[in-house]
Amino acid sequence: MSSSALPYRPHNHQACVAQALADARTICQQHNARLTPTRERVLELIWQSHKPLGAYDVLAVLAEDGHNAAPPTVYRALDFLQQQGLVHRIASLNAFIGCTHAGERHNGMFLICRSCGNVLELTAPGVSSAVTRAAAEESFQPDNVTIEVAGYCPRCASEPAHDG
Amino acid sequence: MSSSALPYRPHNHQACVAQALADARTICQQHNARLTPTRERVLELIWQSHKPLGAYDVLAVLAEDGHNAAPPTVYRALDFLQQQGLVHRIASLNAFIGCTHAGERHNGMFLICRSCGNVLELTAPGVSSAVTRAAAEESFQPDNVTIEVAGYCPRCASEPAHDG
DNA sequence: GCGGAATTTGCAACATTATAACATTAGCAA
DNA sequence: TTGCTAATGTTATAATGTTGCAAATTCCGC
Ligand SMILES: [Zn+2]
Ligand SMILES: [Zn+2]
Ligand SMILES: [Zn+2]
Ligand SMILES: [Zn+2]
Repeated sequence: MSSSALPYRPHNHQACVAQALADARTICQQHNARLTPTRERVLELIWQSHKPLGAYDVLAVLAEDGHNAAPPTVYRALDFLQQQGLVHRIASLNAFIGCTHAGERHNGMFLICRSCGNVLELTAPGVSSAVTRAAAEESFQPDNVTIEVAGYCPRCASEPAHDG
Repeated sequence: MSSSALPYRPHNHQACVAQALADARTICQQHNARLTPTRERVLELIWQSHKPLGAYDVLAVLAEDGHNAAPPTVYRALDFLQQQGLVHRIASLNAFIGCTHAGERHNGMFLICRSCGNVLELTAPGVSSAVTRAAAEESFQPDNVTIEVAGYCPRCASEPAHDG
């Protein structure tokens, strides 16, 4: 790959956010689901960067907004966004990140940089099929696959601690 | 695969435990690491079944033992056991399970049954290499790979809710 | 065995993440 | 309007994990 993926280089991140929100509106409309102001705001916050955000981080920003929110507000919004396929939960971090393949059927694989904290979501058909095959050998019926790879992104592998 | 893996059928589980403890003793000796009574007891508890056990579950049993333990006791023992490669943490469940490949260099892949809760650890070279390849395409240097597959085990796929 | 260093454990407090239960409000349609 | 459903507010609590320091144990050279 000659040009590195978005999280690994400077880019117009406002465009990422705008695109994500636009996609979300479309998708929710298609699903007859209501993208309420709280839900939309939470999605926007999750998209603040390519680093996953904890539920309580979201909560803190909502508080700054003047929104008098409690944990259930955030968790409910996040549950909704997950159901709509708009965000993913990163189990190894207890944190959430915007889905970069919203609307597409995909199995996310996440590359998590230990140094800068950025996360890249990949669609990896080769991995998915290998997992499916391995499960099938045990007669196991996969339902949901979690693949999270911790390591070092190209930027940090050469020189540590960027903000991306 | 004609005969199903251990967690999916009745077996002499005491033999699993005994083997795991024997392996642990050998491995710790090789590493010059001290398998103290607390650590050994925690390992034994983790091996009580092929279902992952939460740290506080372990704590509760220690309390029944009469061992006046606090959370750090358990977490320290678990950290130690993880470092020795004797247990794995299942991120999607916040729980721990005995490693069935202790001593071997391996990348665990976990098949987690949503119905009976049993977990099968596989070594899946095809999956590992596919993950490595996908990461390499993004110039990402993997360090630690988490692969957890939730779904239904062969027993539960046919008829639900065994105890295994 | 003895004494000092290093490892391990005990213990108390605390931090973080997530959920339960129930009241209230907003959206929508008959 | 009225009545239903989905969404949110509110309070409390559960579940999971960590920090910091003191005491005890173990190891190792003497
Ligand atoms: Zn995605
Ligand atoms: Zn990085
Ligand atoms: Zn293992
Ligand atoms: Zn099962």
